[in-house]
Amino acid sequence: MKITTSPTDTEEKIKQAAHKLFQQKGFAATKTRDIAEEAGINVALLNYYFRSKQKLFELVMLKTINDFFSGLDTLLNTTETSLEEKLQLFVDHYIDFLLDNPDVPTFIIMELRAHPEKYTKQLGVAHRIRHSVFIKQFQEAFAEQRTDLNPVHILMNLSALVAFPFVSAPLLKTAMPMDDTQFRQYMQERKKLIPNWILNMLQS
Amino acid sequence: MKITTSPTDTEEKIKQAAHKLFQQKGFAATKTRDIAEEAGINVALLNYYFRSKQKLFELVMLKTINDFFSGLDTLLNTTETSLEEKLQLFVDHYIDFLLDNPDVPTFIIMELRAHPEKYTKQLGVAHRIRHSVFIKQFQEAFAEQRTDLNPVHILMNLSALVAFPFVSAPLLKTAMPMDDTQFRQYMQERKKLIPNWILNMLQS
DNA sequence: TTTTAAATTAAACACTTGTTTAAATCAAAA
DNA sequence: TTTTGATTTAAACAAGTGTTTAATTTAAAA
Repeated sequence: MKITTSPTDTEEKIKQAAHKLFQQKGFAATKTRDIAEEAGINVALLNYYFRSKQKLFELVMLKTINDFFSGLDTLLNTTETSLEEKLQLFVDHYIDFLLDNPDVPTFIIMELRAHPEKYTKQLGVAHRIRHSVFIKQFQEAFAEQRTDLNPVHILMNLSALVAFPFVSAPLLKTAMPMDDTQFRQYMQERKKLIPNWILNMLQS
Repeated sequence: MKITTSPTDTEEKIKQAAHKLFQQKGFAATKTRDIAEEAGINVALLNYYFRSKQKLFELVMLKTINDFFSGLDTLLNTTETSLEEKLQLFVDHYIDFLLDNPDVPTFIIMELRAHPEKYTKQLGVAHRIRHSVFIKQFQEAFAEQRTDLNPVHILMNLSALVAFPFVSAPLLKTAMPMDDTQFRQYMQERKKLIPNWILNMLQS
């Protein structure tokens, strides 16, 4: 009799295979037999451990959203760092994360579009970020500059400048000939540039 | 005996239904029976007129890419307008287009990721844009400013600032409570802001 | 070693999905 | 009106797909 304590080896293998394939191809295009093959297991084990494709998918989705926002919460809520420092930390953190998980933005966008209301609870994290020290510091900076720019524009631009290269990577790599190393180099350049671009937006 | 001249009424209905559903949900998540129901026709007619789901999809994809790049070619290749004017025209054109076709960016991104090499030929348009008067004017502006910034950054930022709000709209609409009218208003504001943001990037 | 329950497997099941078929309907030409 | 071919339909088909079943294997406990 085997005691079920920590996740089995196979359970973990299935999770990882599902994670990889769901993020690459989305829910509809990923077949249970693909996951089984990727994990090197029998298809029945997927249902044995996770009951259904849907349940397994939701596990992957939740972990993805969690990974995506984890770290940010603390990073953006300390009074120890200035706005400029936070900006740099934010950009560094996200670009590093996305270089390791380049499919995440498109995955979240795809699946959130398919089921817009389903993950609102998990996105409560977004709410906490909106009311963070980071945002307060932004609003102070706005007040100093006497600009009446909607702060949502700045948040949008920050996300856009960081995430859009990853979203448009397949287009970028065919339109311009750019291999993986060049792309990483390109994103490293952006780490230095984006904070300045954003700060300039606050002043003009 | 009916002569097959211009596209039949039903043929057009199928095309439109396919266009709508493929753009909303992508190839894998769209079922032939969904298209038939949306078009109000029998499923068999889809194969009768278009041979296969795949063929119908490729028709939609080609039209989408074409619509996406049409107009741009001429807009960006005239020497009549200055860089600043082109920038404003580009932003206005794309934001208007995307307000009418908000699913297009995500659709292109999704399907290009699924088959990266398939539509390279159609994306030759991108090549023509890269060698346009617009880009030359950009490079001249760079030379004047003696900046050594990779021009790809500017093109990326321009696309990102225009397109990313549409890509992230489902997230935006759940994270912040924002209805359709507010979103349109928000994008109208960006029409004025984006050209300035981009011009500032050339100077700093 | 034997027992026992969990883990794994091959096969089947039920439903979906893209496509085809063969018959029925329709509308124009003879 | 009759004929003819295009259009449309209901039904079936074959393959794909998520899931279950029942039998087998495995490994720990007795």
